[in-house]
Amino acid sequence: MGLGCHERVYQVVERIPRGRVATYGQIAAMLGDPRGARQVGYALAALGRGRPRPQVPWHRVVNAQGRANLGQEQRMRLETEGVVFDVAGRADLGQYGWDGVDAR
DNA sequence: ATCCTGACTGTTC
DNA sequence: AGAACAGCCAGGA
Repeated sequence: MGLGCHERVYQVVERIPRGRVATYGQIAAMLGDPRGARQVGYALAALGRGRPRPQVPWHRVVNAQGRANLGQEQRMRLETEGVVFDVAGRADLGQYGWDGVDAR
């Protein structure tokens, strides 16, 4: 993953359908780097560090446990799209998890 | 080139 | 179920 790895991450995230979520590790795997989950998070972190990319639905990216650790805004946005969180604050990946295909 | 940091993850207490 | 640990790798200083 050399230069431009951020762009590749953004392109995958942009493909996540509305109302679904994907995990960092899942996205990394799609990019061909099963161990690049952290880099995916790093790439998305760059968004809020001075990289305007309003088109990228960063809120649809959650951790491997279906938890939205980025504050209330992420959770609110997801709930607006129909994603339901359980009492533990986790989304059911089996139901809302994106399998990489636009149509389920 | 080297060191430090971090929107992660799986394993193990 | 929750917390600590250790790999992981790309950027920035």
